[in-house]
Order: sequence, then C-alpha cells, then structure tokens
Amino acid sequence: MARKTGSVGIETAERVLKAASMLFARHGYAAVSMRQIAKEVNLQAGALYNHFETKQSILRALLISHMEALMEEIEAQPEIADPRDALEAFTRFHIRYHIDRPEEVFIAYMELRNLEPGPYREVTVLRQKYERILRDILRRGMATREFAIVDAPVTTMAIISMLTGVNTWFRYGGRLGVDEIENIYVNMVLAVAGTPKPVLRATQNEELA
Amino acid sequence: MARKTGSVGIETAERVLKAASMLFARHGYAAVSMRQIAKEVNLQAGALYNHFETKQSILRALLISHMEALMEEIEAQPEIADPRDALEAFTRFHIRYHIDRPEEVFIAYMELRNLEPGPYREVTVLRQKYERILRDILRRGMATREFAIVDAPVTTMAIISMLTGVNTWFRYGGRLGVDEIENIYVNMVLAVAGTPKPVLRATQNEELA
DNA sequence: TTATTAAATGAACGTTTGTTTAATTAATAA
DNA sequence: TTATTAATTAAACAAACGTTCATTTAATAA
Repeated sequence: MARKTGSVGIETAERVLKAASMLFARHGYAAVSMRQIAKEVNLQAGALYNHFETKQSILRALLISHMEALMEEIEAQPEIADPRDALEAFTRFHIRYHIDRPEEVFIAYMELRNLEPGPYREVTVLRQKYERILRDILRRGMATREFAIVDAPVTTMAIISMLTGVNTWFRYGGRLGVDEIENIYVNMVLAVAGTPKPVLRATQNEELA
Repeated sequence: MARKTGSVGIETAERVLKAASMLFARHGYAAVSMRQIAKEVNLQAGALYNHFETKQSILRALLISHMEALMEEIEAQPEIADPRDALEAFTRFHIRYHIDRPEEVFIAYMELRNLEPGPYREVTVLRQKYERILRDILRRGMATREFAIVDAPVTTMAIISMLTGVNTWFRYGGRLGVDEIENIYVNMVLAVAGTPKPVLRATQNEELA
C-alpha cells in the first residue's frame, strides 16, 4: 500500500489535518502553502492529493469536523432540568472544550470567510445549532422566572463571546488554572442571566497585577 | 504633481488604505494582492509603491492608526468619578465605536499575527493601554465596594470580549437598533461587575424568533 | 517658457502558488 | 512468485505573487 507501515500508525490523512491545523492557526489559510503542509508530514506536495482533493477541502474538513465534534460532545452531556444548573454546566463545558483546542477554535473563527458557499453554510448551520442550546437554557430560565434576561438572542451571543474570549488570553501555567477560570466565568454568566450566586455576590477576592 | 487633480480630493494614500481595509477584512491580508488593491483605486500595482514601501506597511498603517484613533477618542471622553457611571459610559463608548468600524476591528483581531515583531508590539501596547482603562474602572468600583468582582483582569477581558462580540452579529436594519443594544449590554456589564440595575433586574422583555 | 519633480504606467524580475502527471516504490492478494 | 493496487516522488504547468525600473505624464516653480 504505502511507503512505510509502522505497525498501525496514524493515518496519513489525519497527520495532514493535524499539520494543516497548526499551520493555518499560526499563519492563516491563505498564507500556508501545500508544500509547507507536506514538509510538516515529510511528504512531497503532490502526495497530499492522494488524501485531499484540494487545499480548500483540507480547510473544509478541519472546520466541519471541529463543529461536528463539538456538537457530538455537547449532545453527550447529561440533560439538566434546572436552568441555573444547566447554565452552569454549559459554561463549564464551553470553557473546557475550547480551552484545549485553541487552534481549531481560532481557525473556525478566522477562516470561515475562506470557505466556499456550500461548506460555509454547513458550518454556520452547526454553529447556530450550538447557539440554540444555550438560548434554550436561557428561555427555560426566563419561563420559570429564575432568570432576568432582557433579550435571549442577544444574551446568547454575549455569553458565547465572553466564554470564547478566554482563548485569546489563557495560557497553561499562567496565574489561574482552568478550574479557577471556570468558577469565575460561572459567576459572571449567572450574573448576566440575572441570577447571581448569592454567596459570591458579596465576595471580593483581590489579585495582584 | 499627479495625474488628475480633482480640486482638493482625497489623498491617494488614504484611498489605498480604505480599499485595503475593505479587502483585508473581506478576504484576509495574505489572500489580497497588491494588484487587487491597485485595481480598487484605479491604479497599477507599481503605483502603490509611491505611497507605501511594502504591502506590510499598508497593514501596519491600518492597524496602528486604528488603535491610535481608538485611544485618542476614548481619552477625549469626559472623566467620570462614579465607578458605575464610568462603567456604563465605557460600555456605550466601546459598542458605539466598534459597531461603526467593523472592518478595522476585524483586521485588528485577525491580522495581528501577520505583523512584523516591531509593529506587533506597538499594537499590543496600545491594546493593553485600552484594556487598562476598563480594568481601572473595575478596580475603583471594587475599592468602594460598589462592585463585587472576583478577579479584575479576567473580568476586564470577559467584558471586552462580550462587547466586541457585538460586531460578529450586528447589522444595521436588524431587529435592534444601536441604542437598544447599548442598553442591553449596559445591563449585562453592570451585572458582571456585581452591581445590576435594580429596575431591570426584575424586568423580563420577551422578543420573538 | 523651461526646469524640476511627484506620480503613474506597463513591462519585467525571480519566486512561489495550487495542481497535474508519468514513473517509481512498496504493500497486499492470488 | 506474480499481478495488482495504493501511495509517493520528482518534474512540470500556467498563473499569480511582491517588487523594481525605465519611461511617460502632468503639475508646480523659476
């Protein structure tokens, strides 16, 4: 079949995606050449075309599999009846999931515009499906009067922006660990939903710098 | 001097920046060629080099002038002593300023990595200076015990992400006008700071969709 | 008018781009 | 072993890239 077979080994296609993800995140889709990707996986540029039709299809595979994996993962989460608990769980899930996939998240944001119309719509649909999960939690909390929210769609986008924003500054080994960050954001998200945690409302932990 | 002189007219360099801003925002820095920019201002590619040393210097000019204009504008705002009022003013300023400059904002986020180290640092310094304005407001509110904030730096980033996120979905002519959006975000930001507006805490305006 | 100068053209530069193709390699199936 | 097939290489393709340059154009200054 192939050149080298290290027992099982990771599929070449997967290694290509991994390399492309790293390079696209670092330099941007348009700035990365097929030869750069090939070099990263010790291949010639031409060999990439045994695994992907075009450069575009590599980007498409990255974006769509990222969104599909996100949806699969969140749908595997246990359903939670109480709106406050559901909102807290969503917050923790979003931060944890995104903080460990900075490259994919970055690409999903930045390179959408480089996708052809078809795949672009696919990704957009998946994204809206994800956003609806949060919006429905907010709506449920509004219905039970546990949440005090002025506008559910806007609040949905606000919360997601806030949470995804963690990726722009978080680095492992920094002042705060993931758990601490999760806790801080749970506080803020519940406050945005109009049901702040009573205990922490009064708290005032000061940090330096 | 030049080819055509329409009485005064906008400087060619400014028209180049305008065109580059539009194209970079739409397709990304790396994906836009000097010939595309030139065509947009009815010039040949070579003529651009009478106004800019390199393609890089166009990007640099865009990013730095965007950040400098932002700083100039916010420093021109009146100082507000009360932390809650200052936070509200900051929120309104940030939304208004960014909502009307979607291209520049987008580029400032996405193309930083395409800047050479020198200009990159320049932009980063300006951005941190801007973030410090918000952080200082939060700190002042914590000192007076008006705010209940767990971590000022994290809250600063969370608020800025939340506010800048408006640009990803806002379109003029949509369901909400700028004023309404400002009001909604003021509520959410004050809540994040731990001092929600009492009146609106109990409110529950439902929208459709 | 003439001299000077800034701006623009259009062609060319050497590279690099994504992609294709014929030939070669190595693994599997018969 | 032989035949088949998938994967890879290396070379080539035309097109596009950022940038340079000699030349031309048109405006200003003397």
